Amino acid sequence: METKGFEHHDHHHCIATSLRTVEEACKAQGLQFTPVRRRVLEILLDEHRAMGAYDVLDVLRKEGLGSQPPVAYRALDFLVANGFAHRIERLNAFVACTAPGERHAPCFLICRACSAVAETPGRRASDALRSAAGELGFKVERVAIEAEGLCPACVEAGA
Amino acid sequence: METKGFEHHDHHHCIATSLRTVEEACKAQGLQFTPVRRRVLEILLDEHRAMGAYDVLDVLRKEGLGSQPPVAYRALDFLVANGFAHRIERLNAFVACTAPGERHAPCFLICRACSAVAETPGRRASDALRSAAGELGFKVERVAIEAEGLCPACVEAGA
DNA sequence: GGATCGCATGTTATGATATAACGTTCGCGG
DNA sequence: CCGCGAACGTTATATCATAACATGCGATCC
Ligand SMILES: [Zn+2]
Ligand SMILES: [Zn+2]
Ligand SMILES: [Zn+2]
Ligand SMILES: [Zn+2]
Repeated sequence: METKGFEHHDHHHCIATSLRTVEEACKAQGLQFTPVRRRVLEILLDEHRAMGAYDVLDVLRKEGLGSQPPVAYRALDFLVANGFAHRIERLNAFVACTAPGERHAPCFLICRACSAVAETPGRRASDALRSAAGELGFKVERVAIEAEGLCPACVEAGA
Repeated sequence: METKGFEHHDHHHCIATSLRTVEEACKAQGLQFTPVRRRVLEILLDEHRAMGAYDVLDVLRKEGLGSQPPVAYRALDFLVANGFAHRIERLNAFVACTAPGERHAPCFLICRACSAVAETPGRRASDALRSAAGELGFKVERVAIEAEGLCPACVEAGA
């Protein structure tokens, strides 16, 4: 897995690849990749930014794909539950996963200036946490690791 | 710093010590440890659990110390800003810090069965994260590390 | 002492996020 | 055809958070 979000990249390609990967994963696991679910993933993929459920809903509304909160939340829940998107607790928002399919402990770098979000491998941090928790007898099931700060571009721009 | 929350301990003593430490820290830094702020910290200290702002507010209301959300949020913001309490993003809730005064990168273990929350040193995980972020040119300012799972007691009880 | 200021607090109103609950649709296997 | 389960549509409501403005009160300056 590679970190994405801050550096430039062929974004059309990156979107297409993710969509295809998710499509295949759904087929393989017998999951229904319905139009709403697919469209919500596309909306998230469009930007490497976290979007609130209501931001997503606004887009769906314009396109006649749904107009009430549960529509957006259900699609987002599906994507998150299956590892195709992640929820950023700090922002009450969602991002498309940059490595759908791969088992990974994601870790997010959130720029407070431009709101960019990068997903980066959190293996080391997550392992450190698991071992600390294990010593206490705590059984870790899920880990959320989120850093807030300045992305490279904003560090440079800022000062 | 020591992990607190799961093991038994002399809780009256632990509350008294925290309060005294915070009192002194406020005096030293010229911060106003007002009655509402003090009471909110006491409410949080009473249980090693995360409480929502409205839970805290309910208590304040009963005691005539305030009845509107901003009262609770302002006191909580004060405590969090000065490191006397922490916000748990995952739960939209707050806990008293178990090591007020010490500079630390807290990391939380949240039991999904009994809602206990333990604060444990997150140095290793946080260092791992900072170094990974540094390689990408991201400047980390704050880190939230939160694990959800089963505490020792619930592991044993559960299965 | 009175003017002024900063800061905590009181209060009203509203915004933002999330879910419960129930009905409808539709494909699929019995 | 019937019954079932999964997705979706819709209404209503719960939960979390803040904007904005008014009030009180001690510290400081003159
Ligand atoms: Zn991309
Ligand atoms: Zn940025
Ligand atoms: Zn204690
Ligand atoms: Zn427990």
